[in-house]
Amino acid sequence: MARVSIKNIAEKLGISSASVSLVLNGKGKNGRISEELTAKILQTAKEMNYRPNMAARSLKTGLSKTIGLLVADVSNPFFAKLARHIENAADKKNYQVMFGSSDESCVKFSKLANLFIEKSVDGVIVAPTTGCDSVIMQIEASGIPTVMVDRTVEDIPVSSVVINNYDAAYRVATHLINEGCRRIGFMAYNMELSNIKKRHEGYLAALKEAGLPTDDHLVKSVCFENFEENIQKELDSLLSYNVDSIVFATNRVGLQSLSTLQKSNRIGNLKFGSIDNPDEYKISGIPIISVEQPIEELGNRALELLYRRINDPKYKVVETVYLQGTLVL
Amino acid sequence: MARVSIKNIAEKLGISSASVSLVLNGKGKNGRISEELTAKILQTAKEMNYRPNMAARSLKTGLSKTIGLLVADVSNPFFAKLARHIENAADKKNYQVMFGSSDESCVKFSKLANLFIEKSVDGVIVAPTTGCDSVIMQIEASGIPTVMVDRTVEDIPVSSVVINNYDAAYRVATHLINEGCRRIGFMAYNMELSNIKKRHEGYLAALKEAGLPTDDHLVKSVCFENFEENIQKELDSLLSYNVDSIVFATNRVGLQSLSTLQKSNRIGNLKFGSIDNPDEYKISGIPIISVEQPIEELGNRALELLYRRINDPKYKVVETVYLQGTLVL
DNA sequence: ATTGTTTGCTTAAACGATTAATCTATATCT
DNA sequence: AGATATAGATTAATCGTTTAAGCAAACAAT
Repeated sequence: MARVSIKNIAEKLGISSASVSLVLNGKGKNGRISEELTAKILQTAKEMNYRPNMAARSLKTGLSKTIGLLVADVSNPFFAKLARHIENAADKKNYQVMFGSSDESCVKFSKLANLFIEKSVDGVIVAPTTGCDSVIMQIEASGIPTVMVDRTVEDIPVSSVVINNYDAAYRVATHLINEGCRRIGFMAYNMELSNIKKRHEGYLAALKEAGLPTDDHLVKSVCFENFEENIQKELDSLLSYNVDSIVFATNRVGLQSLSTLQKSNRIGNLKFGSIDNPDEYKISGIPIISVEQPIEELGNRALELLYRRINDPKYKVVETVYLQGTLVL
Repeated sequence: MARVSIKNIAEKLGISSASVSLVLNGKGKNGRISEELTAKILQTAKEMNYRPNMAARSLKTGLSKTIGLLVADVSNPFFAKLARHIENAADKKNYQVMFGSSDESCVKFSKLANLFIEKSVDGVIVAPTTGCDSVIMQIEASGIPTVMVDRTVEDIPVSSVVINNYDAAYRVATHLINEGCRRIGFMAYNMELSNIKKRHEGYLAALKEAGLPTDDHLVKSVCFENFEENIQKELDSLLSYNVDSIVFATNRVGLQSLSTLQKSNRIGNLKFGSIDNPDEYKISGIPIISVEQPIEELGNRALELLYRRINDPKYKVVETVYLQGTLVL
């Protein structure tokens, strides 16, 4: 059952392995291999069920045809979809994807990044975690192009693809205001993440523009650990401050909050807004004003930027691509 | 920025690369390297920021410390969670995971399988698609241990980890019957998949045991393409046959059906049952009798079986592990 | 003194593929 | 005929690690 190598083919045909390699790589023309031999090699390779050994090729060429995807949690519906779209886009360019979940931990992020480096991925797409700037720079420093997605880190020279988070939150909050809401809560987690920060700013801007007072008590940042309990606590607090509506900064916060509220039957007349619009919302029956993220485009554009850099090492343009979300419901 | 190799370390220290390799692999004791040299090598490696080149190691040892995960669609919440749990379990054993989505297409399945082989993954976990038996055998034939998860193919000698699908469907249907349902619809997709087949059988058994007639018109198999439209069509048909309840064979069928019914306001007094209990259900407000799958255990057990085979090539036991789902609500 | 055993390190081949450089035979040109 | 070009292949080095086998010095046993 041992795998067939180029050498095996060469031996069987009584020729040199160089010829086999050239033909199998379609370089027969430059390498000037006759048509007869080309045909013979091709056929024998098929007969013997030859499959290239990527490890060997990768060692020699430095290319693995693999990219790394480093997100907070692949099981989160947003990242799961993102992963899928990136998979599709990568597949079209003949790349496969390896993934890792950081759980928003910088230590884990760094560990996974290092593994990607060791495995010589040709590029990585990351959703940066707080404090991982230096890790991203390390990846770049070892010669691996990197693109950030969903979130960005402003002070490092690395491209990213994100939605216009400020605008998204602004629109959601404004919409709630137009529907008569006056005390709008904001629930996020980890205010240090660029996307969340922007969403917070957008929310504040909407209030300000409408002449509504901002109140720090209405802005909650839920700790990542003991998520369920903490959501409960922050919701209790928000309700005690008499909010008439809540904007959720992410799907995870939104889903957990809604589920908690529903269990204790406290949905009442509350109105909701959310950034990101997971399928769960559609089925919940609860009307939620949300901004749907163009996840497919996020993935496609990220891969595009990455591909460009991988295949043109001289290309060093750093850009931040902003995509527009769509207001739903 | 070029990566540091073992050779670089050896040169810097004026020693042979063999010593460096031995020490870096913790084989200094057997290889009999002195403590002083060991310390010096370790320190220099750290100083020079050495990172092993997996391609080279993989070429030499035949091990890539990577496993392949081949499911129908990573963005499906069930598979997304499964992927995450497998990632966690793999990480504990120092493996990384590469994934691929077959979209239930045997051709794609085969393509991805071949890529996994070329990349020399140490093992693969697959959710088999109809007709992929031979592909799985090919993977095994190229020396890569394989484990099936979620679904099984009975006539090939490959281990699998699945839930007791028959029992799950039986319990859900029986529960509906106990609640007074008499005309229970069954919606599935692709009746050829082992898990769906079993679920169908369990559903039929429950009806039979309760003395209810079975009616082929109440059993629908939704085509994978144009999913949304087909769901609509089959639902129309089911309702025209006056079902008082529906059992969904998978989360995908369930979610799409519920969303369609809700849009057209036809939930009414219908009762629902489902295999698999995605988060969406919890938030939907619609009561659904579902069987929650022990996804984490599915992942853990699958990885366990795989790990055993990877690390003990002589171990050839083929087993099918059945896990029990839990009835919810 | 001779032989045997450890200890500590090195040599060198191998894994499978790629590719620049080289070689040989034939064809083309003057 | 002699020089040159071209087509069609091969040689051999290389990528970074691993590891069986080898070697030399130090020590121990007879």
